[in-house]
Amino acid sequence: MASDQTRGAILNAAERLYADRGFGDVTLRDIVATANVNLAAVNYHFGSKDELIAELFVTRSLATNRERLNELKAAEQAGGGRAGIDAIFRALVGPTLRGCLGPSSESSTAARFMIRASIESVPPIRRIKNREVDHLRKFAAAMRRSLPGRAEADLYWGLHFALAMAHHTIRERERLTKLSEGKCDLDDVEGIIDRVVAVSVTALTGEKVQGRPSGKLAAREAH
Amino acid sequence: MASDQTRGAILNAAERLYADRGFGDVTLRDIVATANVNLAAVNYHFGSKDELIAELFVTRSLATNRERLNELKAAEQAGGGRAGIDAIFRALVGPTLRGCLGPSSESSTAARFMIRASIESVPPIRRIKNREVDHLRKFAAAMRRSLPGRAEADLYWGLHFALAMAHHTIRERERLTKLSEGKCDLDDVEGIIDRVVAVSVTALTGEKVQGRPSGKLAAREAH
DNA sequence: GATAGTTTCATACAACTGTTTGAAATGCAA
DNA sequence: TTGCATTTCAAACAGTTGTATGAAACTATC
Repeated sequence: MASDQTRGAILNAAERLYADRGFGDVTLRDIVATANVNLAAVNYHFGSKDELIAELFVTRSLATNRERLNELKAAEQAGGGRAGIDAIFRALVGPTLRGCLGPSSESSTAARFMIRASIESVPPIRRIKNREVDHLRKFAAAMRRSLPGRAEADLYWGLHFALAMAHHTIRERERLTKLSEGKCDLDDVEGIIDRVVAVSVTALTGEKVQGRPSGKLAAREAH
Repeated sequence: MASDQTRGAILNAAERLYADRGFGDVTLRDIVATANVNLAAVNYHFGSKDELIAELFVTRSLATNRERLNELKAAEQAGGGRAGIDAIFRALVGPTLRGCLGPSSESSTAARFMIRASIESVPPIRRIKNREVDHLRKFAAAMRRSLPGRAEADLYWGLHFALAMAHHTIRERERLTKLSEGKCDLDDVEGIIDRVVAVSVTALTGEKVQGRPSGKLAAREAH
């Protein structure tokens, strides 16, 4: 079908433009000009501008969620049904940080698009994010299994803070680089993941965590 | 001067409308209708819509920054020029959280406006935020004085994570309430501040912190 | 009370927005 | 080839937006 070609061209052009210039100043006319298709094609194939944005975001969002759940399941199977709290946090923040930070974030439009979606906040995306709670509940459940003694509220705060550090790092990447005058290496994604996981675990258990065996933090902590 | 009256009416109406409905769908015509002034008054008194938004944000932002620095100075004086790291974090996140969370956040339009400014991200506000780095440097300097042995990068990451937790809590307040089914009490501002400070300190020093003497966390930790 | 400066007002402007329309082109099955 | 459905296209639509204009109303000074 030739229709899929047009659909795809629109999706590609839209993702690239939104990634580059943000949602605020990209019009349908910009998109169709980049995609070399007719103006009416957007409404024909997607119904409306908002539905186009929603489809872009849902696609990328589902992919990340899948990765997260895969990592979580792998960790739980390795631990015989109960994953370590550090592995749970790692599954939660790893995929997002790997996707939006690091060298790929310059090249991949998908990554840059997700960063935009994280910084700006347009109605169609906000609506989708509000339904994302179910996904987080699975992580809350895993945390409950991992730390059965903990108060529920503590677990939710731990989950919340882990996401806070991950998302804020993505959002404020530039500012942190400027503030620290380059002393914080935003390209060392795995190091950042180690940091976020370590802080999250320490916040919850009060114990210092070793991080992954190969992690830079682990090496540093061990002197 | 009657001009100040008009100016003030515009500022009030704009702040309220932006707080209630967000920046996305509030037009100048909405503002002047609420303020009972003429459409041209906005451009006459402020130059443009963006400058109106900027003035609103700068006013509130400066107020918060003043509070933060006051708390920081008080803490440093009390410690003879060197504040405890917990007091530094408290000065950093306390004013923001107190301003945007808690009972006042329902009533005060100023608080609701700042929450909006934190969630949505319009160009005039983004421009101002980018210049806010100088203010954070003062906190970085205080941290250096408080923990002279620490690596610079660790301090910046600590600062960054503290802000992350504070801002994310403000931004995702609703979602956390829904996710935790009310188990996380978002109205207990001082308890939240204790939590953020405790996690921030632990992340940096690896030691559990007691929080304020009167803090709920402190009481809980002590059994 | 005339004058100069400030502030208000109704109105128009010019541009841009997402969406719709109905006809033309295309693809595909019989 | 005929017929039907899908897809493209140019054009227009209807509405909104922030801003500019020039006259009118006001205020305070001399």
